[in-house]
Amino acid sequence: MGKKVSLKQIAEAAGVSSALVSMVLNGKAKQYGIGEEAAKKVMAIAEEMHYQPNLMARSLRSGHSHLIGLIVADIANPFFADLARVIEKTANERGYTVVYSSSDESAEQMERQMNSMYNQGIDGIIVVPCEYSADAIRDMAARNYPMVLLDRDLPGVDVPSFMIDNAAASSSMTRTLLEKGFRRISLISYDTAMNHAVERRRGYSQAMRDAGLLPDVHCLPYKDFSAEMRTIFTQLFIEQKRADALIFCTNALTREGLFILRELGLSIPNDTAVFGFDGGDVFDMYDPKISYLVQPIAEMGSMAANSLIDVIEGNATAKSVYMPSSLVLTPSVERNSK
Amino acid sequence: MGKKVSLKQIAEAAGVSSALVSMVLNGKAKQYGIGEEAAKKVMAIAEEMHYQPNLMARSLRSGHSHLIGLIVADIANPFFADLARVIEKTANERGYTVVYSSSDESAEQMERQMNSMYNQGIDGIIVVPCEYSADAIRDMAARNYPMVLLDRDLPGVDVPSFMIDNAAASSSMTRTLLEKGFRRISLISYDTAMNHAVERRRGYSQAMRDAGLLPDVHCLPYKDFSAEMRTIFTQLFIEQKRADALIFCTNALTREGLFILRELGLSIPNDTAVFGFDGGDVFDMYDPKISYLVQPIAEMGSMAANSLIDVIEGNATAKSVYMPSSLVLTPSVERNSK
DNA sequence: TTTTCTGTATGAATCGTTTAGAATTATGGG
DNA sequence: CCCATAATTCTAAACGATTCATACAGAAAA
Repeated sequence: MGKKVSLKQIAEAAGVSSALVSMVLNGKAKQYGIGEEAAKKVMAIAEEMHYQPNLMARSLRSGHSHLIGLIVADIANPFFADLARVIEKTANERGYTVVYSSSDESAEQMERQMNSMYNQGIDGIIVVPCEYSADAIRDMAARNYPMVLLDRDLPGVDVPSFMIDNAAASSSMTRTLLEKGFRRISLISYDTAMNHAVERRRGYSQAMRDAGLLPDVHCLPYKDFSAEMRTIFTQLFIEQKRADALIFCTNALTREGLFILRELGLSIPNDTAVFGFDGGDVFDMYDPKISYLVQPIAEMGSMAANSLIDVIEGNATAKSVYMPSSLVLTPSVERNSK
Repeated sequence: MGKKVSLKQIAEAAGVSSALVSMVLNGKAKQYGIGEEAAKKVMAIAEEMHYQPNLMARSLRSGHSHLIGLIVADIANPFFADLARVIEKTANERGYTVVYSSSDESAEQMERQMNSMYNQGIDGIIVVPCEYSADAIRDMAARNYPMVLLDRDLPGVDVPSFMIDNAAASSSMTRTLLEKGFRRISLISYDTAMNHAVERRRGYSQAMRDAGLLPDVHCLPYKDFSAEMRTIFTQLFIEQKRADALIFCTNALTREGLFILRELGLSIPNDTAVFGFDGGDVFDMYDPKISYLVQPIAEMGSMAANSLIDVIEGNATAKSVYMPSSLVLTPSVERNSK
């Protein structure tokens, strides 16, 4: 790779010191009282030689890189991809560049990635924490590394997070189904102790009990949950007619659920209503359109990015915020749509 | 942010020079003939002080960062998200970290991003070029910046690219439809001079002409093509019954097309067959499932990453490769599925 | 004793910037 | 003509890691 033009080369070409060149090119000519003439000359030569600063050297010296990191579970999940786009936009507006990475829900991988970002000189990170990652997060926080959490929180870990109130959200979804006349509502969740999942289960269970009904929660493994889901649906709808509505706790679960329901020849909403967390093309396109809870992706992303940058720049100390969520209702939760 | 532990601090703590510490921690103790005792002590202290190298300083000195950049059109598009995941995996296996960015199909933005990566000290980049970006790409290539193109190429620009043979692909899609008995096949494309789009149109037109039929190509704008597509479909299927099959040139077009066909009350494949470029959840979930052309994402991504890294490490000089594509056929292209 | 070698360890330069403080030059007043 | 003051510009020391050339023991050979 061809060598880049350095300050020193410009300095030589202009017959001045590299310090002066640095000052001029950083727009600090006034501040340092540099002569018009010299400044003009330096700028002309820099232009002509196509000078571009070496950001690594600059960061090394200045102590900040204007880079922020984003670690999500899976960048190929549309929910996170959309978040990433928003964060990138917000960060760019404030002069920062975003570097992202997918943790694949692995705490180990996440720890490596956080460390790598830290060592890379990235100014701070936005993290969607995964299971068992509390220790790693705490360690990073203990080093005073600027950090905010997104979409999920870690109870007992003192790092600000930006997310919806998951219990309230699932409770509201449940009540909506109840109001529409569904009584045998089952919740499909993951077998995880992550707080956002726990809260979603809790909100649902609470709402069911408040209505005098028994909660029915099913927890599936993270990977390869397809077979198990098929078994569950067979029980719920075919063998025992035990349910008339389903709430799915993530878009991946909803997606797989729809495939399996179709496979089993079950129709929505006649055999079962369907309500999911987070939207997606698939759900808008499905016939009938699927109802889902919408998280305020734009607000969550920009608030997380802005808060992180505020912390990095020492303007403020970030505080956790619960963002408002909303429901998109479709025929998939209408009782007598027949 | 708390200061990190530096080599010098370890050197002081161990009562040796920082040179020695560097050598030991890089596993070059043998090579430089360092005493067992000193090496042990340094390693112990480094461990104890939780030393982590400052990668920026290392890169500045060594001239390479072990970072590669990836610029795609839109990371929220599942096709690119999947590519990104594969590239990340391949790069990690070879000790590199990937930094990505979305160009939004804007040449200007892309140029800024390429420059930023170049200045960041990123060792090389994988780019999905967009319209009007040829000059910017040529400039970067002229600087000898390691670079490969992905998914699309730029005729007249001498940078290796990894992509399918788009003309052959669309020609094969067209022939498949012809064999199944469709005669009035229309192609829905973008209004762009990008080579991959041109090739897709060409392959289709060629196949039509070979069958003695007139090609019918419709080019839509990149953004907000919805209204125009509705108008076209109304003409094609309602006012004039002029078509019995559609080939969509990208997954975004297919997706929107499905929405509009449904809105217009047209059924697949009775009113029109549907064949798209690139898959997605939506298409597998649609009823009927939608046929599409599959690009070898895993091979394309890993080959691009590996080639780029080979160039960076001076092992080889990359050469363009046409990857094989395949078709997923479903009832959406079956004539008498009624 | 002097010379040569071996095994270890170090100093100093380097990558490209930034910036505090010193140095130079110019200006003008006395 | 000297000196204070201001107006410019420069020197040099960082930032943290790498690596070549060199230093300095002490042991072995002469």
